[in-house]
Amino acid sequence: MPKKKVKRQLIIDAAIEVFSRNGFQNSTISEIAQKANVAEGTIYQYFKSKEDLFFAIPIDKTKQFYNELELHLQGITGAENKIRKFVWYYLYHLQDNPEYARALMLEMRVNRNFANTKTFEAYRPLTHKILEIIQEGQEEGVIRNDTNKYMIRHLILGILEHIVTRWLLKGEKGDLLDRYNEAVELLIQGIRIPEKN
Amino acid sequence: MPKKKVKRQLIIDAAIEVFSRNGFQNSTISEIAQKANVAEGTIYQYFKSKEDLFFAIPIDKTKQFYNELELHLQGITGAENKIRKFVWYYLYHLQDNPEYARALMLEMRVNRNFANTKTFEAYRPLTHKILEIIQEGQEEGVIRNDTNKYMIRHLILGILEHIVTRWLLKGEKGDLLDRYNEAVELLIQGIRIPEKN
Amino acid sequence: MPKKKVKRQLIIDAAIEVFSRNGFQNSTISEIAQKANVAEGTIYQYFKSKEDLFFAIPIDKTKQFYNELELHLQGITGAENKIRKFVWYYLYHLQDNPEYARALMLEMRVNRNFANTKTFEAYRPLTHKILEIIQEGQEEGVIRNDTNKYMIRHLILGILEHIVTRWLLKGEKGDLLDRYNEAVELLIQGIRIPEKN
Amino acid sequence: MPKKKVKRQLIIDAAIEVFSRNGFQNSTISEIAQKANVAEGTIYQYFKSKEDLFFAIPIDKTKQFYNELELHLQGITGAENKIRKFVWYYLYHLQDNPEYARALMLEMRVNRNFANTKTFEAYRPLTHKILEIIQEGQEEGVIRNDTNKYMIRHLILGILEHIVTRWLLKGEKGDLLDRYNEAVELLIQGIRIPEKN
DNA sequence: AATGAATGAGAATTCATTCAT
DNA sequence: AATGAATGAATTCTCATTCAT
Repeated sequence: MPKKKVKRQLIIDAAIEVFSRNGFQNSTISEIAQKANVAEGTIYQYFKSKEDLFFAIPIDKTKQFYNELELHLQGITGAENKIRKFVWYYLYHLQDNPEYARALMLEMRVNRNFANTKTFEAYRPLTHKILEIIQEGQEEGVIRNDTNKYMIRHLILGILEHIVTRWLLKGEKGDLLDRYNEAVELLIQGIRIPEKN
Repeated sequence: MPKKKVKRQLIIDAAIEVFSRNGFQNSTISEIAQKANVAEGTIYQYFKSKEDLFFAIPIDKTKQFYNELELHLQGITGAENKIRKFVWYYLYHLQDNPEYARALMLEMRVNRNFANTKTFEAYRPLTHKILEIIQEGQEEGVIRNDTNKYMIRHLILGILEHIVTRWLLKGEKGDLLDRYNEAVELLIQGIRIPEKN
Repeated sequence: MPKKKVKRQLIIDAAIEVFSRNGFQNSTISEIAQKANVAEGTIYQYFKSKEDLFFAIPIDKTKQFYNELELHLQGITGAENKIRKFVWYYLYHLQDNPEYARALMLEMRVNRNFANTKTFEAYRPLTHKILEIIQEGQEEGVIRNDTNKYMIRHLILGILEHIVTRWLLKGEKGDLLDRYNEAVELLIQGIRIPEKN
Repeated sequence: MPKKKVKRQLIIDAAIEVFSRNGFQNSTISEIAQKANVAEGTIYQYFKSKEDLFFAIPIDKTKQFYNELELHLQGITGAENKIRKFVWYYLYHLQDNPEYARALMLEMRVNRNFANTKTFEAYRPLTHKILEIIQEGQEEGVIRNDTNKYMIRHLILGILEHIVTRWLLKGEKGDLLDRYNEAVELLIQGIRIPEKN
């Protein structure tokens, strides 16, 4: 890895830690620089501003998230199964990366400029993937066709974000994956085409 | 209304407007004071600090929300119908108070200290009400009994918060209530006990 | 005692307590008002400003100090004995009124406007008294005549103020009067006309 | 001198001037910054707080005072002569640094936190030195042995502080050293072992 | 590229004082 | 005379950003 890449990464790693602990506003460039073992000025060689650095954080993480999700979805057939896997992996990954989770849930998601950032773009494939699966399910005839796929996505992301946010605000107590079974059954039943009798 | 009450309310109203436009951190006491037509110092006669003022906002609003919700629920029987009403009223109320909605969704809900505030307590009756309805439904035999009532609440609040948050971030375009039908059907199917065949 | 007098005194008493605990700058009118059980505005009926109140404090106390000293000096003959009494009473009185002592030593004495205040005037008879005694001693032929009486007063007040100030800054531990014997012997020997041999 | 050292000294010099003119509470960081030709923020690069800056003042000055005093004492024998020199140098130095004198006498000496500061420690060698001389005198048999050495120090510092304080409050009129002869004679006679007859 | 000293705008909060009641 | 709500000037300290080295 070239040196430049390394230092950039060093800064990002420090930034994740600091931002996720204190939130965007309460974090200082100075603390990030210390954690990264670089001078404050150096940070400005790699990022235009504090906000720029902030939004740079989740890009890599999100790409990685997406790539690993793709792997996990390999070989799974059926939209329902894919959704089950998605839900599981979503919880698993955020539990595994609580600092990233905090940055994503408590800061990014709620930031007025989020939609204009590269992070948002990095996020797109992920949300798009869900839509794909939903559509696939609708075509397969296993997911309700009378409901807009975006609404179905609201349902899925909504419960997941809600669960994770509560978990974070309560201090990350307990195992996120414990919620997996119940959550996924509710979801699946909600979006599945009811069996006729 | 006594004068003291009036001035306090003046400040809160200004605070809602300012905080919801700029977020907590980017709002200044000075701007709020101007909007409220009081001196900066006056704000500190009524509130201990900027944060104190911030968290004072939802207390009244939440009580009002709760009281009106209770009215709307009068005369409705059956847990499903009550949930329909709750969902409808939730969307209706926030659409009607978009500034408050922004403060609540983008600032309060995600604030690390929120859970320790009086606001959070004012919020309780509301979230408790949902639990009650869910439980009622479970006892009636119309809501799934194999699922923890808290998880069911995650599902309901999750989708609502997600819908509202997206709506806010996209500039409040369109009618929130347009989403009502689809959202509520998804929810209801998800949590209802499947009919036997 | 007329009511007006009473309320004025109430305020002064509260002021002594508060000023002596926190110093002038760190005391607030609000706290004094609370302690005195009057409204803040009321204080301004009796005193022009915070500083005015501050300087009003020691006037009465100082007059009382002086009057009692006069009593104690009654019937004592000889300048040396009077000085002994003065020293003793100085330490005794300040130890007995530590809050007044603190206001006097740590605030008033060092205040740039002190000399222009009525307090200073109230203080004059006291410092004048010492001069009188010194002069008496010089005329009696028991106190050095080759030294300016003001310098002798510097010596007397200097050691007393130094002892009291240290005592105050160290938290008023121990008995001030324990220092009496040694202090007075040093002083007396210093200012007495050496016996010829 | 390294640049960093220079700027720090610039700030301290400005602080001495401003603090000594207005007192601690009535001085502003802004004015000090202006006087020092630095930005306000720069002051906080060198000092943690206004109080920190305030207490930093006497450290250097005190060390300098102590070092020069040591030089002046070189070659002098006999406790009495040393005390004469000490008294002379004390008056000489403060007359030469009237702004520092004002900060020291009217602000520091009377500050409730003074005893907890590093400044106070810097002060120690000086006050210790006096004790040493006194003890030496007691051992030599020229200073009263029946009196606690701390009390003798009270006498010496007391008269000096009193003289200087009065001088300062009266606008530094006249020559401090004019008081030297009388003061030192009083002191010496006070603490000397009376000659037997 | 890297540094870190210097900057200075910016904001929350305090509190003596006023004045309408 | 008494009140206490309202005022708003005043001040410390923070911190993102710049730039000379």
